[in-house]
Amino acid sequence: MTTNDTNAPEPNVPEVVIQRLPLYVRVLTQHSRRGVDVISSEQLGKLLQMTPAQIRKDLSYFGRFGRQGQGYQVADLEARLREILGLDRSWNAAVVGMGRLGRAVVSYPGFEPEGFNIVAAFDANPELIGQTVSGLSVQAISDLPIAVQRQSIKIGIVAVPVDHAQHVIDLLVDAGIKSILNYAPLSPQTPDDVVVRGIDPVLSLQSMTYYID
Amino acid sequence: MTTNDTNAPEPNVPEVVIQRLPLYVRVLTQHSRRGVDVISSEQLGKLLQMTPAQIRKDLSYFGRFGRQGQGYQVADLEARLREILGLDRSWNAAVVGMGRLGRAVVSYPGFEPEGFNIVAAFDANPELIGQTVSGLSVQAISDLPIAVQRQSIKIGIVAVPVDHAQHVIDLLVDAGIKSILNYAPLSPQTPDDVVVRGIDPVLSLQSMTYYID
DNA sequence: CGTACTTTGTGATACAAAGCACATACTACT
DNA sequence: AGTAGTATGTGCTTTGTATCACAAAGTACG
Repeated sequence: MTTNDTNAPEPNVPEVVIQRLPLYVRVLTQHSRRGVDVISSEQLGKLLQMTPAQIRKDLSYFGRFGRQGQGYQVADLEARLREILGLDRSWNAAVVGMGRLGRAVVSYPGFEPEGFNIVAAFDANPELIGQTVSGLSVQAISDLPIAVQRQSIKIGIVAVPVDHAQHVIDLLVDAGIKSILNYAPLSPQTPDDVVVRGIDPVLSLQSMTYYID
Repeated sequence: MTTNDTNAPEPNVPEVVIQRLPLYVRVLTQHSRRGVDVISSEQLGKLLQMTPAQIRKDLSYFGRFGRQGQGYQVADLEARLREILGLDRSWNAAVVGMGRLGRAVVSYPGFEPEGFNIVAAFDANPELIGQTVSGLSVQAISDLPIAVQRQSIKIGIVAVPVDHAQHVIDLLVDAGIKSILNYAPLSPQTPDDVVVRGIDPVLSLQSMTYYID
């Protein structure tokens, strides 16, 4: 890397690296809260169980954030990484599916402090439409495209039963959503320009049992 | 691979491969339910958005499951993979933390059908101890080691606030647990023989925002 | 201000995973 | 029984990722 111009969107950063940045943000935030103001790649490595070299390599994709002989300014590095990830602003999200899971999602208190605001809730069940859940009025799925437009919703959260999930995902994609958090236990079919991240505790458990005994 | 003896625990299988097996199990189960009885690596590849070669390579770590010119017997392959992963039996798990999240976890209906039984619930709050949540009597954390022993609990699920999580994980490890599903937003410190999988929707969202716009 | 010490940033290297491509094996149909 | 067609299993190649190791850049302190 030569000159690090203003907000040049660094090209060709491996996806794995992007997925690790939030991990760095998380520890940095914790440590800045505890009053730590300098941290080395070695300390970070211990905290995250990875090699210091990997952390430095990852960061080097985006610029030079540390001071040689010293380490990284915790608050500064955190801010830079948040900026890179687009976490220096807030994002609107819509949840589809207001069953048990969807309700848990909209009432989960961990999203809002991180800048993720759930601003709309949808369900297919006519009986739910109009009801208020955690301050949100449940809407018909047919209202999705307008809501996405009007409230500039960029993230879709899928919390419907597995047999409706692909259809709901299609609707989200049709509505222009390019980032989907999927709680339904399937690997959905989506165009390449749509990013889907799945949350499935069962999958995690199923890969752990291989190692037991 | 030469001879595939009885239940030889195949050595040196990359972790990524193990993590993909549950994905295969999931589609196979879906398709066997729908009455499909043969499937090719190409079809599987399309469904999971990966190359057929990768699927065949992954499977080849464990043996030869297909028929050339034909494909894979869906039910058979599913059974073999479940066996490899240790999903041909059921597993007992304990949840620690009976707040909002812990309650959602114990009442989540997706675990039991897959053979994961939550058989004990713990909390630090004395007021909760003795209460019944989803048919489980909440116990003091000091009872953890005995419960792990008596009920042969192999999996610990952490659903406590982030500032108690490391301590709870230490207790689980001390009690002999080697597989932990962690809902708390931190990267815990654990010995190498303990497998931890984290569930953190915020991390997933934070890596998606990089790609938006 | 120079020397000893620390830790970054990064080319070079080593390692790991993914993909290609084809021999092999099986089916079906004539 | 032979031929056309299909899809596996795998050695080899390519691509991608992690680690090493060291020059460069900073600090501290006599």
